[in-house]
Amino acid sequence: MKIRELAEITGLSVDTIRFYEKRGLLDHTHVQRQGNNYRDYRETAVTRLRLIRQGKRLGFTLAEIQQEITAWESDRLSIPEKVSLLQHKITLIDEQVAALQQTKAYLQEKIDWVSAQATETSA
Amino acid sequence: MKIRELAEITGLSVDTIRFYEKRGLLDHTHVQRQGNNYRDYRETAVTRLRLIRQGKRLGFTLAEIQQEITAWESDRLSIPEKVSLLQHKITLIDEQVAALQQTKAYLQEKIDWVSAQATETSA
DNA sequence: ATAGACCTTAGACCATGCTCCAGGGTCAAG
DNA sequence: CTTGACCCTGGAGCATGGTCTAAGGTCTAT
Repeated sequence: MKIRELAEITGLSVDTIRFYEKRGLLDHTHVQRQGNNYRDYRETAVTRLRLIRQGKRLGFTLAEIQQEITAWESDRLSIPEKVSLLQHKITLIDEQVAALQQTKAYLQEKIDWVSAQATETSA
Repeated sequence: MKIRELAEITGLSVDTIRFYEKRGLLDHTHVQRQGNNYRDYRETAVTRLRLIRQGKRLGFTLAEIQQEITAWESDRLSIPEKVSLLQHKITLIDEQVAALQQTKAYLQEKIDWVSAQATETSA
């Protein structure tokens, strides 16, 4: 598929996709060149871009994401190492969820407090 | 308290605190000036900085955080409006938690998959 | 064969959020 | 009365992550 289609599928801009490629986040396994020099994306590009988005959601920078992917694909990792790496990511998620829940509790308290004010005022 | 102490309490850098003040995220209700022109922070500054950090965690920009705070303190909001505003933030949190859980599920699946490979290899 | 939509590149430009620096003042200890 | 640790200001500089532009090539339909 061409770049515009990929952009539409992923919700990223055409510029962003090219930018990611410049940064080495997409390579020949995701893009080939057609005879006219147009980029031709495989399905793997969609997967990769989704992965990048998930990484960003976890708060990683593009550099960090790239590093993680490189490590992952390097074949220098044993299966237990890979599992441990993934488990660490899960831990990160759990921490973030916990932090969000804390903020949620804080907001809930604030709602209660504001609502209580309403009752006072009307009394 | 002086700026260094506030920095230590909040975990922010001295520069960052001054930067937030420049941006209008701290005002006279949080900082006063001593005779020597040193900033003198009240406890409210700690609260405010924590609020800013929570806002950032939810993905708001400093500009957005400032806008929210301004609106909140403007007295232009009725109590039901305030409650609704807070509830909206809770919704945002729930969405983010859901997204994180999805990523977690994805990682869990990947762990299972990688582990299965281990069994195959040894078989 | 011309319009309009798409593609290419290199590189400039931008917003955000700090971070650092120069040049200078304050303060407490010895 | 100097030293060292802290404080001030204004503004420059920086990393990140895009976003946009110029100048040009390609493709499709009419």
